[in-house]
Amino acid sequence: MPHPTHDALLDAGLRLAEQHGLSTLSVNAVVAAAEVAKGTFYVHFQDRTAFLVALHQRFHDHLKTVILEAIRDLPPGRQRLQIGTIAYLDGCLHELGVKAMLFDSRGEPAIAEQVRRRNAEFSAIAAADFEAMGWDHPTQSARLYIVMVAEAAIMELESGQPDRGVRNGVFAFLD
Amino acid sequence: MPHPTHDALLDAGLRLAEQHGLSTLSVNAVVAAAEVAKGTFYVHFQDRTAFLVALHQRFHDHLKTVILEAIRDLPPGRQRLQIGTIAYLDGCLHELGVKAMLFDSRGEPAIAEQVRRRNAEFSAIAAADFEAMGWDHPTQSARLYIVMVAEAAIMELESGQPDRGVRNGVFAFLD
DNA sequence: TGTACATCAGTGAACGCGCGTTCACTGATGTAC
DNA sequence: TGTACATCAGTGAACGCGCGTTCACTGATGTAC
Repeated sequence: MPHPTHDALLDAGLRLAEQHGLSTLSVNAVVAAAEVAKGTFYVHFQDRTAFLVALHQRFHDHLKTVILEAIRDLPPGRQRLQIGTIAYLDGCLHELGVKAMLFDSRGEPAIAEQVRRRNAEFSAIAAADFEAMGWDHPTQSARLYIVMVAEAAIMELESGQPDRGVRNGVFAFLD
Repeated sequence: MPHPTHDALLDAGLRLAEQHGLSTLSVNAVVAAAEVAKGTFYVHFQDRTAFLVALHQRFHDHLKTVILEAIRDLPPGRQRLQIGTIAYLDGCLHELGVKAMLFDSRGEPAIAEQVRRRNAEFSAIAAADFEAMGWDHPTQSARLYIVMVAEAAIMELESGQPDRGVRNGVFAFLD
């Protein structure tokens, strides 16, 4: 069950991550931004690590939903991969804290494992597409492709809108 | 001019980064590992940030040398790109702290800018190759390719030796 | 050769600081009778 | 309707801790005379 203060803390965390990255995301900063007392943080989260994990979870769950929605009913293959990629990139343009979640997160031991699992999930989906496309090393290619698309998301962030050069740059690797 | 204690501190830093990542790379840990007094650290480095930058610089300079050596006299194109890639992956297998430098480093504000520049350097080289190969978006493709190869380096670290599946997985994107 | 001084890497105790975390307490809301 | 009690999100001062950094000092080495 969602709780307003719980969500307010996550919202504040995401806003701060968007602006300053994960490394400055202290409990102090979060409670200040959410305008609650420090103790309130621990009413809703066991510790800082649990908060970071929840933040990442929320981010990932949303993207995953968007992608699965987009590729629903499509058979594995190049088209599904491209549509999933577009959904992912569009989704990133509409989310806060993308850079923090995709990059800074790797250096945070607290959520490094979560990130590994997230990438594995997306890789597993993409692997089916590479397999259907007849590639020789679908597992490896999928994992490499996923990080490429994550980088593409970062590149698009710089202008804040879909970037034809970036997207065609990604798809060129599939030909 | 190299100084033994200066190098000992960097060596210790690299060893620690290899084992535990950048986030636990405190001045305390470094001086303990190098078996010098805490004050000695500040004889050789202005502050922790300067140390991290020096660590990254050393890592990058070595890899860059190896790559430039390997592709010397080759004209831009697919072959040069592949040979440079192999040199990079082989180089990573022989360096310490690869994972720390390629991944954790993004979350460390201190060296994030340095990482940006390193990737830009490698991207510029690779862009000439994509250009020569006649790709439509050489700049974007190069940047995407660079992060893909960095991920491939991490994948190879898991087994500690060249991985045919990984390397062919990378090259498959060039066909 | 011996003495005085300069240099400078190295030392480690001490410092202030911000962090994550705790906990006794408050106060609003709901429930029992 | 009024009173007593339970619940629980919220509070914020206080805590210990490890961090990065400082600085007066040491001691070995080199130089001058």
